[in-house]
Amino acid sequence: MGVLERIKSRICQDLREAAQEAKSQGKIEYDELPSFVLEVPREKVHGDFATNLAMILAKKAGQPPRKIAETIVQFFPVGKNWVRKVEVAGPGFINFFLEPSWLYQVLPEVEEEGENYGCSQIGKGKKVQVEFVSANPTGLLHMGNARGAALGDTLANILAAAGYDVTREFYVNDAGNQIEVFGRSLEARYLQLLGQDVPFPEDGYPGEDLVECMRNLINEVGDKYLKVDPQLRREHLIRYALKEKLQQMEKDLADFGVIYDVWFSEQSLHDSGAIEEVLKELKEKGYLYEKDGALWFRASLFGEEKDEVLVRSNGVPTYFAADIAYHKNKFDRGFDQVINIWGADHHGHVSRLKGALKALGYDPNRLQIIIMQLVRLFRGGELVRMSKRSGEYITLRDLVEEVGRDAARFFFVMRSADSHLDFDMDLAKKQSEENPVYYVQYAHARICSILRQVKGELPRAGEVPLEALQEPAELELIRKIADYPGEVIFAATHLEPHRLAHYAYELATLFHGFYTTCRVLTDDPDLRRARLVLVNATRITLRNVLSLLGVSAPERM
RNA sequence: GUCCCGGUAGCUCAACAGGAUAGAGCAACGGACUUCUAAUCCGUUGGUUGGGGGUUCGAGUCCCUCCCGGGACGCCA
Repeated sequence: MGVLERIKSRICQDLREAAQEAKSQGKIEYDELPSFVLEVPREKVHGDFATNLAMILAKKAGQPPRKIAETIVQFFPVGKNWVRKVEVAGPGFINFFLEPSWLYQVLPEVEEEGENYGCSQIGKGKKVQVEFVSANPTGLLHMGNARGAALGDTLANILAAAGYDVTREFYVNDAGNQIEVFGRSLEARYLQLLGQDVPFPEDGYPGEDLVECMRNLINEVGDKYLKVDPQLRREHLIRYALKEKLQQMEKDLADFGVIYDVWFSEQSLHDSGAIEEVLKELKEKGYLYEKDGALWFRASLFGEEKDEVLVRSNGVPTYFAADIAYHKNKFDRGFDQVINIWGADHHGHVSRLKGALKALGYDPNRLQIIIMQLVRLFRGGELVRMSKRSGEYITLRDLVEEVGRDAARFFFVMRSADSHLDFDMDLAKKQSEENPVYYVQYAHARICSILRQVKGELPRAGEVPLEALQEPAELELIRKIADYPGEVIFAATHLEPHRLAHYAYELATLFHGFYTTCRVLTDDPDLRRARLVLVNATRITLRNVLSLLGVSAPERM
């Protein structure tokens, strides 16, 4: 936890005590102190922190907000915790002004913590699982998957930095109807490649990647499966293709900077009896019934519009049934919190899955689902329609090759998950000069360039008179660096990775401004040393935030 | 038809669970390189936060209603 966070929590505590004291002296009345915010005001003239406490209390206390604020201020200890001045302003805000010198303790802290600067323990080691992408292995990874990958991986990084014990997981949909279709598609390609005139299934997966896959198989084993029983043949083809496609996905994701801890097979839930087990449990609790030969879950008991089929009349469990078993399995594995990143086309499943977990006796709040809006791809100013049906779309691999991993990841993470994302390929490619990711990286490269020139001369923060830093550009930069640990905590608790992309940009902006007005390698020895400490702290912070975003921090550009 | 997510500057997006004068980037226009990297900086232009009601000290944010865009409503996943 950073300096700023510590000061902030102490001021909060003093505020609570001041209010309590005012209450016990009969100056204001309330039962429970309501929750209030101590925030950094947008306007600098409003101080370093401001609280709405008095305005929140106004209703209960039956006094005008400003009057309450005045009262609380009387009991607030000025002179402690760097608080220099407290004032009442506007409709009843209490503004806090800090001794400017508080800033100087930030730099030694950054230097000391190094790559851990920004990390905290608010997660208290709680086990969290982030499940993301989980794309069907029947095709290639598309732009939506890429967005999910960038978001999920960054979120996992952020949670780990905030002190959670994070597991990244990919749920492999290797069971169900689609696998049947997959098998028939593969079979048709296989036979076609061997010269047979067989039709391609109407509902099959037409992608060229399946042809490629079967070509590889033929190179290995030839027409070995030509005369095999079709059922058995499809099983072989599926096994081969699944393995190849998963390896490809794993590699493509790794090239995008995403490494999973667990690849979890849906089929394993069928094989292990986990689905049967969960069905049995729901049945015992009386939440299942039979109708039209199928087995239904009483989702309507849990706020759903209608009930849901768990086992089809042909005896095969639905995807939903597997998903219930899967999430039970997650909790059984000891995760305190489970986070799923789903595309908007799955939002309808959220409440019914939570309902099923409730039926099983789990607290549904332990499952958080981030619904990510879909990505629209533009090329040449035209919307590119993407679908597996047409077999024509931009893959994650194409994306990394065309625009690069850094730019792609930064772009995806810049936007909040619930906003639609227009991705202009042409812009992303040719934009190398205006691209925000280069702007941030350039700040880092500039710092490294300075440090290269003073090789060995980089002083320790503790040995330098940091008070030499007095320029507004210097103080604002330090202030921004001080914000970093709080930003990580905020992004982690709100599950909002995009905030860190914005933070990175703002930090780079302040650095570039500083660079323009303040020369680091100046003749004044004290100032020079102090500025070296400052740019080094900036470098560390930039590198740390970029690392959370999965973006490289180049030393030269 | 029901439900979910959006609608903020010409464009792409922010706005820290209701806070003080709604902010950035791009685009447009005008400036700054014999000086640590100009992939940079400075300045100007740009808004009835989709419309209309309501809640309160205070609304882009919450409630109601309508309009527009996207998505979901299957014994598919």
